[in-house]
Amino acid sequence: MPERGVATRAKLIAATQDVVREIGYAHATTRAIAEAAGVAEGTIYRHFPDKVALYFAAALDQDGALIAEVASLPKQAGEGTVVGNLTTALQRLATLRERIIPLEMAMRSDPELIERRRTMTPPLPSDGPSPPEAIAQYLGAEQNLGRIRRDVNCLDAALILLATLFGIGIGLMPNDTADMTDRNNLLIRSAVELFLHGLEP
Amino acid sequence: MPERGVATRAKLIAATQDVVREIGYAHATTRAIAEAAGVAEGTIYRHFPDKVALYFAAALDQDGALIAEVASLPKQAGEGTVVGNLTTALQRLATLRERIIPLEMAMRSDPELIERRRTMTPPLPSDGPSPPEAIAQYLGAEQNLGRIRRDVNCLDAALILLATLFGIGIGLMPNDTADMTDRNNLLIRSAVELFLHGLEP
Amino acid sequence: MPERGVATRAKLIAATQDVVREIGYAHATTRAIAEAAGVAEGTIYRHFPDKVALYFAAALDQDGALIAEVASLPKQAGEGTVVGNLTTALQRLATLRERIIPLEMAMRSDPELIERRRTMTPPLPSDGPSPPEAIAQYLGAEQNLGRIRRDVNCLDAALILLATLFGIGIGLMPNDTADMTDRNNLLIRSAVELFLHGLEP
Amino acid sequence: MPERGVATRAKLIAATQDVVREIGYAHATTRAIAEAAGVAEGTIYRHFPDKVALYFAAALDQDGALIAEVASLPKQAGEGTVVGNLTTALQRLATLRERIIPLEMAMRSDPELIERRRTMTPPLPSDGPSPPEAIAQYLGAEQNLGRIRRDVNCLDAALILLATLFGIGIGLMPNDTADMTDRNNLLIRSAVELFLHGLEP
DNA sequence: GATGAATGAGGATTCATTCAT
DNA sequence: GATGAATGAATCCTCATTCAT
Repeated sequence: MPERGVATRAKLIAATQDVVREIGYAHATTRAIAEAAGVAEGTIYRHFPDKVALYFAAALDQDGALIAEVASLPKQAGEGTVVGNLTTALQRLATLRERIIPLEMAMRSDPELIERRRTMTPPLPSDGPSPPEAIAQYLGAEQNLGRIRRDVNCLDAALILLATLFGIGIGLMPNDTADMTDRNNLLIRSAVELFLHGLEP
Repeated sequence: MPERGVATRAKLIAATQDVVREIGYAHATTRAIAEAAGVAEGTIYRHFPDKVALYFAAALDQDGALIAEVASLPKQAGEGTVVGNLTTALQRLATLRERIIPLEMAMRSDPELIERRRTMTPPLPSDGPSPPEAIAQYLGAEQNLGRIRRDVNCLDAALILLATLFGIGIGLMPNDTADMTDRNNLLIRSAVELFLHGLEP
Repeated sequence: MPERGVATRAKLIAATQDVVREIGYAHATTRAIAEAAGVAEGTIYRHFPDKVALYFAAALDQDGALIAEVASLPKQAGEGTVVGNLTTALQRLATLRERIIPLEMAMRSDPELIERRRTMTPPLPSDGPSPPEAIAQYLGAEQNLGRIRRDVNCLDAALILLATLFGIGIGLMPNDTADMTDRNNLLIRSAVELFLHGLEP
Repeated sequence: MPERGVATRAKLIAATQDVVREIGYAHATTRAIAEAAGVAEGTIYRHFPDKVALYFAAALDQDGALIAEVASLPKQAGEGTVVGNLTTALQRLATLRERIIPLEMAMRSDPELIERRRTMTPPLPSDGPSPPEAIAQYLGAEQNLGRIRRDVNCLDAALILLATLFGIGIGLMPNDTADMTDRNNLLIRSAVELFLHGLEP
C-alpha cells in the first residue's frame, strides 16, 4: 500500500516532464509544474529540497527503464540481423526518452545542472550497463562472431550511434513533420543501415 | 571602418554567445550579457527590440559563415577522398558552431524561440545552400561519380551526418576530457569513416 | 504525575525558549520548534490556538518563579547589607530570565505581541508583587530603617535597577567573553555597588 | 550635487527605521519598507545587496552622529557638574537612538545579524571613541580631577550607565505613558543622580 | 491526543524593460 | 547613441495553519 505522498511525488515528476517538454526548460516554473500536477506550489518542497532536485528526479526517472531495456542487448548477439537488433534497441531508447529529451538537453547545457550532477550522490549503484556500455558490449560480441569488422573501436561506435540518436531526437531536421515519432523511427533505421553497410559501394 | 553603433552591436552578439555558453541559456540575463559586453543594460534595447531578438542575432550570427563554408563542398566531388572531404567539412562546421551550440539547442528546445523563429522574417534570401542541402548535393555528385552507393537517399544521409555532428557537439559522451575540441575532431573522423565503410566486414 | 498532554505542552514551551534564544525570534518557525520538542508540527495546535499563544506561554512561563523569587525580598530589609541583598536578588532574577530574555525583548518590541498582551486576559490574579514592586517595597523598608536616603523615589530606583539588569542581560557590552553568566554576575554586583555608594567621593 | 540615487538610498534608510519601529523587526518586510519609502520593491536591491544590508545601513546610520555627540564629552571634564554633563550626554544619545532602538535590539538578539556584523568589514575606521569609550574617558578625567571616586573602574561604570540607558530606552517599564520621551528623560536624570550620589545616606 | 502531507498566502530576490539625463 | 536608476511582475521558496488518518 503506497504511503500518503508517493502518488504526489509521481505526479510531480510526470508534470515536470510534461511541462519542460511543452513550454521549455527555461520557462518551466514551479507554479506551472504544480498546476500541471494538480497540487499547491508548496507541495513541491515537501518532496524535493529544491527545483533542481525535482528536475533531476524527472530526468533520471526512466534511467532504470533505459538500463533494463539495453541490458538484454548483448545477449542478442548472433541472433537475427545486426541492423535489426540495433534498430529495435535504438527505437526503444528513443521512445523511452521522448518525454525527457528536453530535460537531458538541459542537464547537458546548463552549467548549474552539470555541476549539481557532478556533486550528486549517484542515485543507485546502477545494477546494469549504461546504454553506451551495453551497445559497446553488443558490438564486441558481434565482432567475436565475425558480424562486425575487427578494426572498429566498439565504444566509439556506440557513442557515435547514441550521438546520432540524440541529434535525431532533438529534431535537428526541419521539424514541421506531423508525426515526429514515425519520422524519427524511419531516420533511426536509415542511420543504422548507413552505419552498417556504409556509404561506399 | 564600422561606426560606433555597429561595434557595440557586435560586442553584444559576441557577449551573448559567450555568456550563454558559460552560464547557460536559462541564466543568461541581460545584466550578465551587458556586463560581458562592457555596456550598460539599457544599451541592449538600442540595438535589439528585446532579449529574444538578441538571442536570434547571436544564434544566427554565423549562419553566413556556415553557408559560405559548405558552399564549396559540392564542387569538391571527385577530388581527394570522400572521407577526407566530409571529415574536413564537418570539422570546420563543428569549429564554427562551437560558440553557438548552446544557443542552437535553445532555439530547438524552447517553444518561445521556436515560435518566434517561425514568424520571423527570414534574415537574408540565403544566397547559398544550407549545410544539409550542400552536403546532400555533394553526396549526390559523388553518387554520380560512383563513389557513393546508388541506393542511398542523399538528403537523409546528410541529415543523419549532421545529427551525429550535433550529438557529438553537445558532449553526449562523458565529458571529462581536457581538450574537448581534439576529442570531438577525432570522433567526427571516426564517425565519417564508420559512415563510409560501414560496420560490416 | 503529569498526563501525556501536559508533558508535551511543557516540551513545547521549553523548545520555544531554546529555539528563540538559539536562532532568534524572527527565525523561530513552528517547524523548528516542533523539531526541537520532538513532536509533529500539527501537535502545536493541539495545545495552543496559534504561534503567538505559544510565544506568550513560553515568555510568561517563569513569571511565577520570578514573582516567588522576589516575594521574599522586602522581608529581608535590615538583614545583612543592602548591597548584598540586592545583588543576590538581581543575580537570581538574571539567572531565571536567561532563557527568556530574547522572548522578553520580542514582547517589548513586536507591536503584534504588545497588542496581543494588552488584550490578553491576565493569566493569574498575580498572587504576589511583580519584580519592580517587590524591589520598590524592599527599598522603602530600608528607607524606613535609615539604610537608604530618604529623598529617593523607590519605584523609580527599582525601575532603574531593573533597566540596568535588562541592558546587561541583553549583552550590551562587547560579548566575546566566554562565560557570559560569570561576567554578567560581576557586572550586576558592580552596578549595585555603584548604585549604592555612588560615583562621587 | 547629489547623484541620482543618493536621495533614494536615504529614503530607504529612513523608511526602514520607521517601519521597524512601527511594526517590528520581524514584520518589516521589503514590501512594507519599499512602500514606506515610496519606491518599488526592486529598488531596494539597487542600493543594498540584501535586506540585512539595509538593516545594517539603517541601524548604523547614526553611528557617526553618536560618535560625534560623545566625542566632546571627555573635554568637558571639570566644567559644570558631573551629573549635568552625564545627563545631557545620555539624553542626547537617547534622542539620537530613539529611531533605531528596535534595530539595535534586533542586532543584539538575532543570531543572523550578530554573525553578519561579526564578519562585516567595519564601515569606517571610526574617527573617534565609541560611546562607552568616550564615557569611560570622561569618567577617568573627572577621577583625575577628584570629582569621581578613585576606586571605580571607569569602563565598567560606563558600560553600566549605557546598559541602564538601553534598558530605559526599550521601555522596560510599563509603557502606557503618553509622552515617552519626557518620561525617559526624567528617568535618565534620576538614573544619573542615583549613580552619582548613591542610594546610601 | 498525535501525526505529517497538503495548502496557499506571503517572503525575499531577480530580471526584462523603460526613461530621464 | 549611451547610461543606469527605477520599475513591478514573476520567481523560487517558506511558513503558519488545517485536516484526513
